[in-house]
Amino acid sequence: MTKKEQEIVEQFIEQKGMEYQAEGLPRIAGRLMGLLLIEEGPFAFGELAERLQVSRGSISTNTRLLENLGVIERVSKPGKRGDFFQQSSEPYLSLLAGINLRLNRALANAKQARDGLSKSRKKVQSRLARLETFYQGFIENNKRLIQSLES
Amino acid sequence: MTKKEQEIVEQFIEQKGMEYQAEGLPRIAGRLMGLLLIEEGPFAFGELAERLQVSRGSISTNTRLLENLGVIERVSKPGKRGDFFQQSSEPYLSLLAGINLRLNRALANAKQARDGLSKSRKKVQSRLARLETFYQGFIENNKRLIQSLES
DNA sequence: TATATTGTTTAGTCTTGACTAAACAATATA
DNA sequence: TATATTGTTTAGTCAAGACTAAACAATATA
Repeated sequence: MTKKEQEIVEQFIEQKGMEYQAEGLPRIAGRLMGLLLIEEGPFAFGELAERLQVSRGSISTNTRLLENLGVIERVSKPGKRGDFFQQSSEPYLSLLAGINLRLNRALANAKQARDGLSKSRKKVQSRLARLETFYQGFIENNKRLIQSLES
Repeated sequence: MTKKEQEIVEQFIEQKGMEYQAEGLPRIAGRLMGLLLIEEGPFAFGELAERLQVSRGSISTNTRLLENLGVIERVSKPGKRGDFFQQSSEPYLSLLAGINLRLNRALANAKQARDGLSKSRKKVQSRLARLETFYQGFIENNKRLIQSLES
């Protein structure tokens, strides 16, 4: 790997770290995703810690987090003792499913509120209805994207 | 407003607070959005502080934040001195525009990385290409949603 | 069995940023 | 002009959680 390529890889990893942080996730989780994206895997547990210069505890916590999100998976290698990690086969499907889960919760909250409030509050009723329309549209779009990624 | 309705309103406001917090935004910002959604506005600056039981400093900071996001707007009332706030007319368009801004940045990062890395890294090249496809699909969906909300 | 390796958990530190109270600046009103 | 009102800014507190080091448990290997 050329020096220039190394720089690009490092930069990408850090960018992913910042992207994740902006989404309210740990920076290390983003770095992990970046690394698993941009370099040939799978990576051994210890490799990850050394490569990203973070503690093994952080690797343990954040690999678990990403596993739960469904975007990475823990695999084994014949003859090897430790765990290895790689991007899951369909990380974006899991991501979209997670987003839709949260959207559906928010949608349910809006519905519940609209339901419980007097129909005579025209302004509020219509605002809540518009909020629901927004959520529904977003959810539908995600479903469509899921379908197109599946094919 | 009945007691039951009051409860629903309070619950909705708190739910919005938690939703915003999950997105990495201040809880108070979410509470503000919830309040402006579910009760007739516009609200005076001081009213907001009292109603949500938070300091005026927090109102100042978070109304500015939400104004910058384009989801609320500051308005005046004839004969009144202070500022008033209400949901902007098209909060979801602003929201979607903001999301697409971030997605486009992430997309650009992925492209830049793929560009700079050797074409011979087949695995990595294709992973980055898939990432780009995902971002592009998401962005297109949002644009479509924007259009449908505009009409 | 003893030792090494590996991942998780725990205890504690440190940073970030949400939040408040109070000072402040600007403007309105008396 | 003096006083009151209003929103912003500043200084400081506090809490959440990201992160680490080390203890630990489990398993493999010698």
